[in-house]
Amino acid sequence: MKELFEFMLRFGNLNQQQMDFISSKAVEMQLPNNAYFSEAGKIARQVGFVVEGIVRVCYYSNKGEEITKYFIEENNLVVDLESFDLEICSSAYVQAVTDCTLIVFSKKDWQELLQTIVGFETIVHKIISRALMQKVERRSPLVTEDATTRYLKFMEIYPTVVNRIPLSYIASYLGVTQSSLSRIRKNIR
Amino acid sequence: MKELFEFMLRFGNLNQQQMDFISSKAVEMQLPNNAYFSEAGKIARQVGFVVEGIVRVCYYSNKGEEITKYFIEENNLVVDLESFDLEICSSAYVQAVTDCTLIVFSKKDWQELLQTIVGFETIVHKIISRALMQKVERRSPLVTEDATTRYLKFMEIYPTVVNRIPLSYIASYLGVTQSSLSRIRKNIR
DNA sequence: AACGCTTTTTGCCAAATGGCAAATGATTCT
DNA sequence: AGAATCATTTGCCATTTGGCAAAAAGCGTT
Repeated sequence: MKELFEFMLRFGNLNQQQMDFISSKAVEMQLPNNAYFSEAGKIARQVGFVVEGIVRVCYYSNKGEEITKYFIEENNLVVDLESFDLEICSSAYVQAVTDCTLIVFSKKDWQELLQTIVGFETIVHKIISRALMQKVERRSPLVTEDATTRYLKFMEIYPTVVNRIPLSYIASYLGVTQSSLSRIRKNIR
Repeated sequence: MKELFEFMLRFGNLNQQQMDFISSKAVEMQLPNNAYFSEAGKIARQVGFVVEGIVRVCYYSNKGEEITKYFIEENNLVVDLESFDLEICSSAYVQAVTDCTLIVFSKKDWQELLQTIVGFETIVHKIISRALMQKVERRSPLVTEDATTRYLKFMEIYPTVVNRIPLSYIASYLGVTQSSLSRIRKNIR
């Protein structure tokens, strides 16, 4: 829990009573490697916080290729926003790519927190906006570059991720085949 | 102004008095083709709403290539969020790519609106989250695909933009050279 | 150590895209 | 209309990347 509050307090203030209330709704959860946190075709009903491990959001193209939209590292919220907010079916999978420890809140509890704790909505919005901006900032530089540059930038953008997950996931994030990425890695060192 | 309120009311409620207050702070502004709304190296101090025209956000790579991060069409807010919120220098240019009509608010007025109008903060956050999600959704499918598919997807994603702006801007968004995009266009029809 | 399974690397060739420069087309200004 | 400027198209060739299949390496289990 400590990590969660350290994280939240960077975006606004919470007193002890408020934190206790949040704690009372929080559930710690182990998500083993490859397990899904939420799935395409279902409606997201949980908000999570990654305490330990890495999660990715991915989907499948019409050619059956697996495409990784982005990774979520330690100390970030994980929630399929569109599905969660609008209660529509998701088109993406949220999957653990290492063994993970999460703190999760049910939708009902989360909404209660939002309504009860003054300023919590603002904190959450700041967190979400920042995360979304970060996703845009991480994606945009990749489209224009060739595969090698994309990989180099990936290493800068996700330094804590590169060496903890299989090459195939990185390839599916960068839009490069595994083979090409393997060759690129070889050429770099 | 009508368009602005139609837009805002899709995200929450505002009574007449509140709308009048918003109107009192709004300034209509013409932004001719190619003019900048905000610039790299400066701090964004305005929030805009695109009434008519198309705006893009772009920056320059270390090789001097111009890279378009995204386009903003009619009936959307335009604001360099990171710079505006955190008061740090922006790294991007926000530029008109057609003649534009905007409604703008100064930072001071905007903050006054946020503090005074109950529920306005929530509306604004919803608008911004939606816009950011849209940017992510529009970008992700592009990385993985070949250039032709990217262009086809671009036409789906930005149907109202394709035929109103120069090919070079689209190329710089898709990460393709002008020449290649020109050939792609030829092959499609 | 040996086996099965998954991930990564490699080779070969084809296809896609970039770089550069010139040609063509469009637009604006005089 | 003609000149100047800018945007788009095209040709030619080099480079990058993909597709496919096989080999090698890594890992956990017995």
